[in-house]
Amino acid sequence: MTAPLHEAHPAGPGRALPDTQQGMRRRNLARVMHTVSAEGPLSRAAVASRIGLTRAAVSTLVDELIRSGLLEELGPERPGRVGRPGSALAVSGRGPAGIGAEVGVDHLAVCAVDLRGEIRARAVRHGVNRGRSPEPVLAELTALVRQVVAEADAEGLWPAGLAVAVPGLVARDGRTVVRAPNLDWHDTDLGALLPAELPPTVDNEANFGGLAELWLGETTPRDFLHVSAEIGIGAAVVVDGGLLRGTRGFAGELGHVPVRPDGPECACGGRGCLEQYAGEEAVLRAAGLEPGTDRVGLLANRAADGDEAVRRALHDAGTALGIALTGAVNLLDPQLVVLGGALSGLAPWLLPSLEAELARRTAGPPCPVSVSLLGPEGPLLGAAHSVVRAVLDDPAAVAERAGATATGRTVDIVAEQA
Amino acid sequence: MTAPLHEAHPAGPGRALPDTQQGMRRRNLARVMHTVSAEGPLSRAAVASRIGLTRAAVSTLVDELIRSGLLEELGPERPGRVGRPGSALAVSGRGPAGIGAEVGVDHLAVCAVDLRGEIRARAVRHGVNRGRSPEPVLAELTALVRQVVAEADAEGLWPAGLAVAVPGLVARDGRTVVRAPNLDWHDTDLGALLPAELPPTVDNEANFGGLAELWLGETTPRDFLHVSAEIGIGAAVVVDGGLLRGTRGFAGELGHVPVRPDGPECACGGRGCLEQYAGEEAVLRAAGLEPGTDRVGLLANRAADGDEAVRRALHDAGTALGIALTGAVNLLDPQLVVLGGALSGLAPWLLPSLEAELARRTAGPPCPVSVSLLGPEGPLLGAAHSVVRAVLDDPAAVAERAGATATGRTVDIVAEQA
DNA sequence: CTAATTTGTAAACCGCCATGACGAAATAGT
DNA sequence: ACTATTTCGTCATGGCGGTTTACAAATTAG
Repeated sequence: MTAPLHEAHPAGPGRALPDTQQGMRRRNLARVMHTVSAEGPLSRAAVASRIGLTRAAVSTLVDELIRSGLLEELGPERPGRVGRPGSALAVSGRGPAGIGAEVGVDHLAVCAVDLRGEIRARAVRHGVNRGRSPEPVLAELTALVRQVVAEADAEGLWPAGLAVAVPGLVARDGRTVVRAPNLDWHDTDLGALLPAELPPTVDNEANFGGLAELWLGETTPRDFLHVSAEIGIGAAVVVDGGLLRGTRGFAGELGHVPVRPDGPECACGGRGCLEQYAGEEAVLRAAGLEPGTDRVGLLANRAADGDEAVRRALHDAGTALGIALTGAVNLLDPQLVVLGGALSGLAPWLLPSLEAELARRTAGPPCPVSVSLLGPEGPLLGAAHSVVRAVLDDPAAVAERAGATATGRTVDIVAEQA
Repeated sequence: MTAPLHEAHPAGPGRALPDTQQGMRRRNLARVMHTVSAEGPLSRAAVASRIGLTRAAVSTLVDELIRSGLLEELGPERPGRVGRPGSALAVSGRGPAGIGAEVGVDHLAVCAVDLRGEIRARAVRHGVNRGRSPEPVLAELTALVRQVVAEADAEGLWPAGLAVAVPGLVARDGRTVVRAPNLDWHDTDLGALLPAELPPTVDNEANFGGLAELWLGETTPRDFLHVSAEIGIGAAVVVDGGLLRGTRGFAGELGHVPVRPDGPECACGGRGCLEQYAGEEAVLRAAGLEPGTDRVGLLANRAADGDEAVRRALHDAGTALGIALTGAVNLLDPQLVVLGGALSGLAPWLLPSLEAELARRTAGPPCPVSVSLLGPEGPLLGAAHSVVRAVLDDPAAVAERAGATATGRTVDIVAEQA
C-alpha cells in the first residue's frame, strides 16, 4: 500500500524486508524518536496518543531509548491541566552526533550536530580548492573532521556517521564523485579518501541543501523544488518528504535544461542550457565583470548600488530561470520553489522577472517561489542532519553501536590516527 | 473502503500508521499475494523463502487467503527435484475483479480484470464525446459498467472497485476532473456521476497508461517516464515503482514544457509549449491535413506511404519532443523513456529526430527510449489493474468485504439499478 | 528397498503490544 | 481542608503472530 522514497524506502509490498516483530519494534522505536524530536519535550502519554500506541507500550520503548542514551528524562512537567503531570522526555544532547562536511570551491567546512539539532562543534578552512587533486584536499578535510570529532567528544558526543557535500554529480553508491567541474574531479571514490573508521556518505551539495530546507525550514512543505546555484545550477527534487535521486543519482540537473534550443553551446554538448543564461560565469560576463573570489557578493553589492548592467544581467538570468522552472513545475507540480545557495542573496533582483515568467506561462495560479533563509549554510547543515535523521530513523541500530562507542572507542580510533 | 491508487511514498517513520501486530499480519498477507501473483504458481515453501518468513508462518497466511478466496491450491507440483513436491498455489481466477473504464474523446470502454490479470469481460461504445456534457456520457459509461459487472458476475467475479481514466487533469481527491480540454469539461465531480455502490477512482489517462506499462511491460524498470499523446501530451512520472502525482495531482504536464520560449502562443498562456510543436493539432497542421477522426491512423498511413509533408511534420515533432525530454531527463534521471498511446504508432517517424536531439544534448550516454507495446489499450488496462493492485496491496480489507459480496450483494445492487 | 531431501503441519515457545487495574500526583469543587 | 476527578506511569495478564522444533508424507538417489 505504500512505496518508498528516501534512502530506506521499503520497496513494494512484494519485496519489503520480512515483517517480523523485531522490525515492528524497530519501527516503533523510530516513531517515538521522531515524535519526541519533532514536537519538543513530551510525556510518555503524549507520545502514545500521537503515535497510536498504548501508554504501556510507549513506556517500554522509552525505557529502552533512555538506556541507550538517545532520550533523556527532564523531570515532571508543570502543567495547568488537571491530572498528574507527565514526565517530560527530550532527545538527548549527548550520545550520537552527526558529522557534516562540505567541500566548497574555495573552502572546507565541518560541523557536528547533536540529536537535538544543535551545532556543537565546527571548523572551517578557507583556501581555493579548484584544480587541486582530491587527495590533499581530502587529507585536509579529514584533519578538520578529526578536530571536530575531538571537540564533540569533549562534550560527550560520539560520531554516528559522516556526510560530505560536494559540488558535483555523485553516483548512487554515495561514495563516487562522477563529475565535479568546478573542482575538476572525475570518477573519484571519496569513500576511500576519508576516515575509514567513520563510514562516509557523499552527496551533491544541492541535495543536502534541499534536505536542510526540508528539515530546518520554517514552512517548507513535503513537496518542493530547491534550486541552488554555486557555479553550476542544481536542484533538489523533494517529493513527499524524500529526495528524488534518479537512476544514476543525477536527478535535479536543472542547469542543463534547455531554455533556448538554439542558444549558445554548453559544455554538456547541448545548446542554450539554463547554465548559459543563469550560471555564475554567464551572469558575470553579461554584467561585464571578471571572474574572481566572492563573485556573488560582488554581484549583490553592485546590484544594490544600482549598477544597471548588473541588474539587467540578473533580470535576464531570472527570466531564464523562470523558463526552466516552468518546465520543471509542469513536470513535477511542486508545492513550492525555493531559491537557495547563492541565489538567495541575489533573489531581490532575480525574483521579479523569474516570477513574471512563471506566472505568464502558467494557466492557473502559478507555483509560489520563496527564498531560503539558510543561505550558504544549507549544504553543510543538511549533511550533518542527514546523519541525525538516520539515527532517528533506526535508533536500534545506533543503540547497538552505542555500547561499543560509549567508552569512546571510535573517538579513540579517530584521534589516534590524527 | 478506498481503492487507493498507488501512492507515491510512505511517510517518514514519524507519521506512519501505528505499527501493531494486525498491521504486520496485513502486510505479510499482502506480501504473500504479491509474491504468488508475480512469480506464478509457487509452493508454500517457495513463498516462505522468497519473503523471508518461515514455512509455518506462510502456511497460516496462505490458509487465510484460501479461505478468503484470494488464493487457490492447484495441487501437487511435478518437479524433477528431490524431496516431497510442494502444493502449487495460484491467485484465484474467481472472487474480486478490477473494473477499469476509459472516457476517450470518441469512445467509451470498460473492462473487468481478475486477480490473475486476465481480462474477463469488456464493452466498448464508439461515438464522439467531445463537447457533450458529462452527465449523459457518464450515464452511458455507467450502463457499460453494469453490463461488464453482470458479465463478470456470470464468471464468479465481483467488482472490488472501479477506476476511470479520463483525458484531462484530475485533482488529488481522485474524483474531480479539473480540466479536460478535449471534452470541454471543467471542475466536474465524476464521483457523483458514477455508480454510487462501486466507489470510483478517477485519474489521468496518461497516469494509468504509465502504470500499465509499469505493471504489464516486459522490461519496464521502476523509474521511467511514460509519454503519451492523445490530443494533449501527458507524461506519467514513475519513481521507484510509484506514480509521482504532484501537490495538486497535475504532475507530468509535459505538453506545456517550454520548447522555444518565444514560440507560438498556447492556450495555457505560455509560448512555445511542446504541445505547439508535437500536439496532434499542430502536427496535422504542419502536415497539411485537416482534423477529423482517427487522425493518428491517417498520419501513420501517410507517413508509411512516404508522404514528405507528413514525415517532415513528424520529424519536427520528434525534435520538439527531444528538447522537452532533455529537460525532463536532466531533472528526473529516469532509467528509460517510453513512448505510449498514440505516439507508439508514430514512433518510427518520431524516434530518429527525438533520439538524435536527446543524444546531442546529453553529456554521457543518453537516456534510452523505447516504445510501448500496449498502445491505446494502456490506460484502460492500467485502470483495471490499479484496482487489482489495491487488492493485492491489502488482501485483508477485501477479505472482509468478500463475506458480504460473495452472496452477490454488490452485484445485485449494481444490477437492480440498471 | 533404504537413505537423503524437501514439503507441510502441529506443538511449544518467545516477543510485542493491548487490556485492565492500580498507585501517584495534580486540579476542581464543596 | 477534604474529597472527587482526572491524568500519568507501571504492572500483571492475555492475545496474537512468527519462530523453533519435531515429525509424517512424498519424492529422488543409490
